[in-house]
Amino acid sequence: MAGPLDQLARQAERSPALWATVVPALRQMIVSGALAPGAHLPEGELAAALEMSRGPIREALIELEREGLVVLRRHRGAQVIALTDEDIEEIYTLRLSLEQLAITRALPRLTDEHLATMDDVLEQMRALGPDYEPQTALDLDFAFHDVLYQAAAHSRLDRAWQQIRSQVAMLLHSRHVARRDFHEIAYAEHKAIRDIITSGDTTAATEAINHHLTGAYHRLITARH
Amino acid sequence: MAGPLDQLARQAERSPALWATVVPALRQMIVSGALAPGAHLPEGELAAALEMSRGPIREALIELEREGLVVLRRHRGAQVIALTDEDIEEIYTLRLSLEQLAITRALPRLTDEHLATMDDVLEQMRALGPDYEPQTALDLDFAFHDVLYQAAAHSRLDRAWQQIRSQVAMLLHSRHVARRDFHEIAYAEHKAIRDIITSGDTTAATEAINHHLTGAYHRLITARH
DNA sequence: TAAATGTCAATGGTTAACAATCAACGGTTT
DNA sequence: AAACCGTTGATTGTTAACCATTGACATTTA
Repeated sequence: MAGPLDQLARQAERSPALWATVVPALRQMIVSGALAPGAHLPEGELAAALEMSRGPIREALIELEREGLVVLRRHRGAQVIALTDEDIEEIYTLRLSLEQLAITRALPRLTDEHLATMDDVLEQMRALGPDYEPQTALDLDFAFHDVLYQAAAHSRLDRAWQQIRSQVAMLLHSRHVARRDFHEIAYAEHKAIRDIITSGDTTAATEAINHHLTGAYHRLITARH
Repeated sequence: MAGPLDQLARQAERSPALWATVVPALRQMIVSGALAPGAHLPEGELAAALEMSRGPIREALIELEREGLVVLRRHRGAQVIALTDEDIEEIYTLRLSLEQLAITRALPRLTDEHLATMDDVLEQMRALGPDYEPQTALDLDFAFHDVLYQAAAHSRLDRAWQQIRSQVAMLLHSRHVARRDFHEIAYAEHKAIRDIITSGDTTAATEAINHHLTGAYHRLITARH
């Protein structure tokens, strides 16, 4: 099925716009800490470094601002955000709200394919040892939660999630650099949610998400102090 | 307090960027139906009409896309969205989720100033006759609900709300063109919420919001068929 | 006649140059 | 010494021209 012609057909466009290639690159540098909180990102410097004009850089920065990873100040240049405890509280209270809507909508819509994906991710979580890469932790964590948003089939909810997802990535990355415990807790935490999904109990599911994200929030805050 | 010097100090910038002046103008034309759903908005045409280059037009369209009022297609030009029943269902389920978070957070944070604003808006709703302008209906409706988001003091929640707020405006505008009943129901609906706010009962408040937005959703759907 | 291929007008994407903004800093004045 | 003012470097915002994409339509081929 996935022959070379299929791949060509799936390619939405011949070559992506330059800004669309810049966004993931900058996002990853910010999330991973390669571009540190507070780092200054003048358009001209980025343009020179990435060997393109300022136009596509400018559009990429607008997108990163939308994702909450940079702040733009008129005539002052972009700056990587530094997330405070208050920011974390905002991110997690909004995340809880969105994820409760996601799981409520996902429960009657999850397909065998969705569940298979979740189980596969759970398997990878279980197999993780203590020397995991921080990036792996957030990749697996998102792979699990993203399924709920996909199954919810709600484009505006997904967009709202995408708007804080990069900030969550940034938080999880730095947390797992500071303290590696994903291998100890990730499987059990997410398996519990998976089991409740099987039960189809909406109330239990929203409570499980509440418990899970509240725990995650507290681990984030604790890791910073 | 609000002398001319205060106003100068509050002015964030000498003159706003061109894209920042274009956004409200286009938004209003879309919301009011002056630019109809499906209308085609090539950058070049807008630039000529507004007497500026394509750069600021482009940035304005990116912002309107973020607000869900236009879709951008590569090399095909922007197009005003046409909202389906499915879109309305998405908008209102997400709105309910956001507004429940807003009112939960607002309850312990509402100041006398917030409450005075709400009461003033309620007074204007009560005074409305059957020949109200559709724009007035959505202005008052938003003036009321926006207070909750302000009192919630949650920048990411506010941003998520701003992302669907323009679409709600579009829906409310066309609904009140089609059927003028705001003067009959707006005061009672919102007064009920206001009274529960006074009580400080969070459970009652989220239930009231649920009831209010579910009713609003059904009136929207009914007005279309 | 249907499928494949080529053309093209409409449109966005990118570029480099120029204009406008703004906060920091140094000099001047009180 | 503190306040005020002008300058300036760093940076974004805007412009017009040029390059690339794309889907509809016309033409060619089997």
